[in-house]
Amino acid sequence: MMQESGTETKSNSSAIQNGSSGSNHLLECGSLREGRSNGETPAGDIGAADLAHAQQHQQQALQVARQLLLQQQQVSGLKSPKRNDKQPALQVPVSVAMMTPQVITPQQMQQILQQQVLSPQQLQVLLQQQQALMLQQQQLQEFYKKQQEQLQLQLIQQQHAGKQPKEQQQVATQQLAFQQQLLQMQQLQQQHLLALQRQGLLTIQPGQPALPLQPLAQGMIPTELQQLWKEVTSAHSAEETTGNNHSSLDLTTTCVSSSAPSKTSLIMNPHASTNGQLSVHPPKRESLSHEEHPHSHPLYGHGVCKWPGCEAVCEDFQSFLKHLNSEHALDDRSTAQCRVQMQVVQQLELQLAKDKERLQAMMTHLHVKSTEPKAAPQPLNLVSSVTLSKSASEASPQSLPHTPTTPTAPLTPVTQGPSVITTTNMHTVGPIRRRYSDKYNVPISSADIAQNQEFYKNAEVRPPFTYASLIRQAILESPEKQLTLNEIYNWFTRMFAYFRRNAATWKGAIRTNLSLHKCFIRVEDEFGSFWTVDDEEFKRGRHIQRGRPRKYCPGENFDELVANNPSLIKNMQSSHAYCTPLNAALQASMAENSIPLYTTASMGNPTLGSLASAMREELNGAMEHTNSNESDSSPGRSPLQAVHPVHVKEEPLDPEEAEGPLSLVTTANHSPDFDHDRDYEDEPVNEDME
DNA sequence: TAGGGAATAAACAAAT
DNA sequence: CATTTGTTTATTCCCT
Repeated sequence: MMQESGTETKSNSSAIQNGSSGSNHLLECGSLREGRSNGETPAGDIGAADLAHAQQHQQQALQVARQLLLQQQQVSGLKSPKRNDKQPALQVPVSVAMMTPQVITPQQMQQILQQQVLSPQQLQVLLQQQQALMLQQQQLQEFYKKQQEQLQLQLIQQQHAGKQPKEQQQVATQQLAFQQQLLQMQQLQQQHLLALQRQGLLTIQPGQPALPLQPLAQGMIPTELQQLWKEVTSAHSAEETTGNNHSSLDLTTTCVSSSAPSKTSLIMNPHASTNGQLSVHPPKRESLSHEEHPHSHPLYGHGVCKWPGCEAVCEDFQSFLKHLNSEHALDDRSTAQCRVQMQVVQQLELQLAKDKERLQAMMTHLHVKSTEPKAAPQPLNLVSSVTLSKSASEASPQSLPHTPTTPTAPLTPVTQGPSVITTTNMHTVGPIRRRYSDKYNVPISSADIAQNQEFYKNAEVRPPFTYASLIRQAILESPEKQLTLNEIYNWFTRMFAYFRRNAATWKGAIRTNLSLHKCFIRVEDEFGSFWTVDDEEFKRGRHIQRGRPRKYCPGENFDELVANNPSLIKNMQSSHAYCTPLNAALQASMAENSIPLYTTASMGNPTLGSLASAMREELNGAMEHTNSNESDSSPGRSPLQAVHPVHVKEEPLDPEEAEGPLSLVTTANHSPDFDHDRDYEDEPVNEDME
C-alpha cells in the first residue's frame, strides 16, 4: 500500500498541467457517491485513487515551487532567454478578484436585490450557485477529512515500516509528501471553514479543536526556500498587476470584490501587514473593516492567530505581533506553509474559474431565454412561483421556516456539466402549487422542468408543485411506474433540497396525498406494497370522497373479484411478463449509455401506456361488476394473489364517478434491483427537528 | 367575503 | 415495542 502510493507519486509527477484535477476530483467524488447503489459509506471508497489525486496536488505544489524558482532566476537575470515565451500558467500571485467567496452572504444578496442588479432569472442562478457551492464545500470538507485520516494512518505505517536502510530514502520522501499533503488538506479545510465562518454560514464552536499542523519540510533546500519566500512576499504586489478580467458580469464583480480582502488575508505575508489598498469597495461588513483598524491584521482575529493551522490565542494585538514574529518567522515551516497556501489558492482559483464559467453560461442561457417571451416576464415557472407565492420568503435558506439548526449535510452532490441532467423526456410535472394570475401561469415546458430540476436539487427552494404532482412525477419516472412509499420519499429528498429537512411534515403530506387522491393506487405484492398512478384520474384531479369507506379492509375477499374475472389475472400476468423484459432492456441500455436515471426512467412508453389502459379497462369492468351493490366489497385474497395480491382503492359510486374508468392497477415485477430510489435508502436522510 | 384547493397537523390503526 | 405505512378529519392559508 505504501509502495503503491510512492509509485503513484512518481507516475503523476508529469501531470502538472492538469491543474483542474483537484476540483474535478471533488466533484467526481460527489458523483460517485450519488451513483452508489448500496449504502456504503463514502469513506470506504476513498482509497488509492483519491490518494493519487491528493498527491497530484502535492506534485503541483512542487511544480509551482520549481516554476517560482525559475521565475526568480529570470528576474535576477541569471537565466532569462525568452521571458515572453514563458507562459505563467502556474503563476502563483493570485488576482484579487479570483478569490471569490464561496457563497454569497445574505447581506450581499440583499444588496443585490436592492440594487435591482439582477433579474429573477439571475437570482435563481445565484441561489443555485450558492447552494451548489455550499454543497461543494461540505463535500470538500468531508473528503479532506477522510483523506487526512487515511494519511495519518499511512504515516503511522510508514514509521513502522521504514526500518530497512534501502527504503529509507524513499520513505523519507514519501513522508515529506504525506506531510505536505496533510498540511495542504488541513489548510484547505481551514480555509473553507474560515470562508464559511466569515460569511456567517457556519459558527464554529469554541470547543472545536483546531487542526494541528504537522511539522514538515525537513528535506527542503534552504536556498530554494529563501527564493520561494521572496516570491511569496512579493506576491500581493503582483496581484495588482495581474488583475482578473474575467468578470464581465456585474454580479460576479460585486460578489467577488466585496469580500476579497478577507480571502486575501489567507495568503498574506506576515510582514506585509498593510493591505488597505486591497479593499476595492468600502467594506460593508464588520469583518471587512479591519483593514482600516489600527490594531487589525489579516492574520489576527477574535483573539486568535489566523495563520493557517495555528489558532494560537493572543490576548491582544501586541502579543499577536510577538507571536507572529516568533512563531511564524521566515523559516522552513512557514515557507512551506505559504507554498501550500499558494497551492490551495490555486486550486480554489481553478475551481472558481470553472464555476464562474458555468455561471456565465447559465446566465447567458437564461438571459437569452428570458428575453424571448415578452408577455411572460418570468418564463421559468420556478421564478414565478418564487416571486409570487409565499415561497419567496423561503427562497433563501436563511428565511426558511424551520431552520433552527445548521444546514443539513448535502445528500445530493453537485452535478457537473451543463447538459448531464437536461432531459427532453421529462414528464410534465403538473399543476403548480398555487394558483397565480393567468399571465404568470404560462405553460411549463419540459426544458424548464429539466432546468428547474437541477435548481431544486441544490437550492432549498420549495418546489411550486403540489404534492400530488410531485408524487405522480416520482412514480412516472420510476422504471416500472411504481414506487414504494419509501422510494417516493427518497425521490423527494434526492430531487429537492427543500425536502431534506422537515421530513415529518412532508412525509406526512405525501401519505395524506397518496390516500386522498384517487389517482394514486396502492398495490401489493410479495415484497410489500407500492404505489402507482392513474394518469387519467390525475388529470381529473379528484379526491377520494370523504366520509366513505374507500379502502380495502384486510381480510375482505378479493377472491371473488378474481374468480369472476379470470381475464384480469390473465392480463396481469401477461403484462407482468411483458413489462419485465422491457424494463430490463431499458435498464441495460441505461447502464450502457450511463444515462442519468431519470432521463430514461422518465421516458414515456407508449406500449406500456396502452397496456395500462387495457388493464384499466379490464379492471374497471371487474370492479364495477363486484361493486354493484355499494358494499365494501374490497379486494381480498386469491390463490394467485399469494404471489401477486392486488389491493385497490374502492371507487365511490357516484353517478359522476361511474362514467370514468377505474384506477389502473398493475402488478409488475417489483424487484428491488430496479429500484434506483433504494440507492438512497441508506443515505442518512436528515430528519431534523420537530 | 365565500368557496375551493392545497398544505398541515394530528389521531388512529394496521403492518412490519 | 418502536417504527413505518396508511387513513381520516380538522384546520389554516391562499387564490379566485
